[in-house]
Amino acid sequence: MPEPKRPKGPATIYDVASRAGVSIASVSRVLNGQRSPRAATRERVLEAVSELGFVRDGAARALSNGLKEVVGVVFRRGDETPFPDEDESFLFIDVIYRGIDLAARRRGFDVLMGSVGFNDENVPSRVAAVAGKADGLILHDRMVSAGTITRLASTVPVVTLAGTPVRGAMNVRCDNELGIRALVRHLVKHHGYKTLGYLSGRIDSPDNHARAKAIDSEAAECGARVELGDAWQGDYSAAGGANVINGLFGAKRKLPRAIVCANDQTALGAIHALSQRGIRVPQDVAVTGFDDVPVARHLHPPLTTVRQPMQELGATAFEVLYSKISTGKADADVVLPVELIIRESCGCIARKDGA
Amino acid sequence: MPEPKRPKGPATIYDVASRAGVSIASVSRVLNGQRSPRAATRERVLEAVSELGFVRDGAARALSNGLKEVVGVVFRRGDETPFPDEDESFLFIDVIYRGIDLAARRRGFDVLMGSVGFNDENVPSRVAAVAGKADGLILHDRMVSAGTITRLASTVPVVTLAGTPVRGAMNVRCDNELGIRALVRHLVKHHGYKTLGYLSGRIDSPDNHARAKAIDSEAAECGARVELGDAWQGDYSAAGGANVINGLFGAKRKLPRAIVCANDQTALGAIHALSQRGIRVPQDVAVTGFDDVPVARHLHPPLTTVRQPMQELGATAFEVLYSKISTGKADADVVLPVELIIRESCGCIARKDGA
DNA sequence: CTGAAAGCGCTTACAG
DNA sequence: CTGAAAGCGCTTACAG
Repeated sequence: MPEPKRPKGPATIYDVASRAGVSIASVSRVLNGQRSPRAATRERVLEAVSELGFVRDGAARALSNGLKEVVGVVFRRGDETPFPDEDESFLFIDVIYRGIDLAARRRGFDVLMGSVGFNDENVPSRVAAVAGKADGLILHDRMVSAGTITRLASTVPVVTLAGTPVRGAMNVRCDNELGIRALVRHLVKHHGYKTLGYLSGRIDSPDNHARAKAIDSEAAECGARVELGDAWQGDYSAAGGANVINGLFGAKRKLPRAIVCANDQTALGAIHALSQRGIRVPQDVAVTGFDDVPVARHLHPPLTTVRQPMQELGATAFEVLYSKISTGKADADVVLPVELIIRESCGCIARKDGA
Repeated sequence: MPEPKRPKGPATIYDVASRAGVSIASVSRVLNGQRSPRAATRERVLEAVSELGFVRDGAARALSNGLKEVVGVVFRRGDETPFPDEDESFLFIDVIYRGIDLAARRRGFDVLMGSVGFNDENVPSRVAAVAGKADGLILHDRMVSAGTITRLASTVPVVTLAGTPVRGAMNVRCDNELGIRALVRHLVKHHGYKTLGYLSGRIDSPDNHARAKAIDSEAAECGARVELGDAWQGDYSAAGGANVINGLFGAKRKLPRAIVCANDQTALGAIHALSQRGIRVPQDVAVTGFDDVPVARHLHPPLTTVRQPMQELGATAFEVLYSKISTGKADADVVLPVELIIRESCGCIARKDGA
């Protein structure tokens, strides 16, 4: 057995130290590039590290120096994708992840995903578990109560996304109000539509609330009527959008001239349901979305919507968090601009160039 | 100042213990549901936990019990999206993430994303950093050398994805060979195409190698000729696919009747470049993809491709890893079935139902 | 059922 | 420049 005595688990810093004939302190310094150790020491340590395939344990490092270099992110996300085309819905989330990931990478942080299902119970404890493994937390919308967020925020810095600022936590969001106002102006002023419907998102969503409020207010200013309320209650999903349309038909309600949907997924479902009833979009009823997910331009008709800078949203959330973690200071509420994307579902005729 | 003496950082288990008037051991037991503590003890601890907003530190737990409940995942992913429609390319990765995430959630694990850019240097050290923060590692394709993988695998269990098994590590992949063979048979036997081209992926990719080999072999058996080689070298990106087509035109090479692309992105670029030259797809040249990304069915023409069960790939990777982590045993090479998806880019006429 | 104490693998003042 | 030692916040035998 030529094998030198084999330690049970993976190599530790002690193994490296003894192999290199130095103290663990020196190994640590070499690995951290601290206090320029002597070249000979350095070499021996590096050699031992490589021979042993040594990898520093992150938990031990984190416990010792109080920094995990991990940012936790918790989103809701469904387990399945029941509606045609909806397999792309989560793209929304994934683009945000991508933004967080890219920003985190620049700072040497990794991203810990702790998603929860829509029907998961015990969300607060899931969130707490993620918080315990991270230096900071990014939380989507209203995943847990404001009280829970405030309490969590006393343990780790917390950034909420696309929500409304909560005491103790920071917030990053898109400018729902300006986006909806521009959209409504386009529908009413440009197209002359006098009646609008707001097919809403989840009732507990601050984004949804902000959008509903903005449409109401802007429509009033433009002189259009807007319908909303229970019969118009969706849930951000395509199925939810289709349900509302079908319910409206069931109740024999007259449809407004244009339907402003809380997000693109909802619009997708609404358009689908309308088509099945023989209603033409946009000739009979115009439909608009919010988000500008990639599939939006591929719909029939191509969707007029409001583009949110999702990747930037994620990146900004990380930067705010990082600033808080490293300096203790950060903005409490950051608002990102949105952009009105006019395609054809509003009634416009797009030029067909290329794609 | 009615404020009871405020500890500096977040509350620790000691704070909870002293507030509840018990030992830290009891607090730990209550929190872990061990050895059924007395109801009174339990209550006092829980009350203190809630009053203090206590969250257990994950690093300390991990260090103490040797389990982080974190699975690390490292992918390559670009920083930008230069080609039209390519913003969806990363969907491929994100669906895998989703599969990993869902499977991990079931086991109480979280997912640590440690993506690296295509031009990042020091990938091995990034990977090692992630490995140090996780109980196991999922690595995409050939991110680091086989030697590095083997070395890493002596520290934490490693699963490679969509690759080729490496000594010491486990592997999960899709059945490239069967997929390509079915596709080639369809093109040659059903459509009667006699000449094929293989527009390849990254040259260092085992998936790419497997696909090239399969097309070569199946074409020979079916009696078709296949072109490949330097002039056909792509890189899995749409831009790469377009470049090859443009290069072929530049060299005044006669195009084969059908072009089998290494993946959907490549096909997207190829179709785009062909259209710009006035070549009709599929009337003049048929084009096929591999992956079946969501946008594939929205292309003009809708893309005939091979669907890989990406989400299942991710979920399986996690399960294999979990099995290794918890039982010490796991399959070394798992192969998942694929499915030929026939649309129109191969020359078939699809029925237009619904979408 | 409960507490005192060891130990997980690092980092970092503190001496030398 | 380097080493001995304390300490990060938990979990878990080990006694009682």
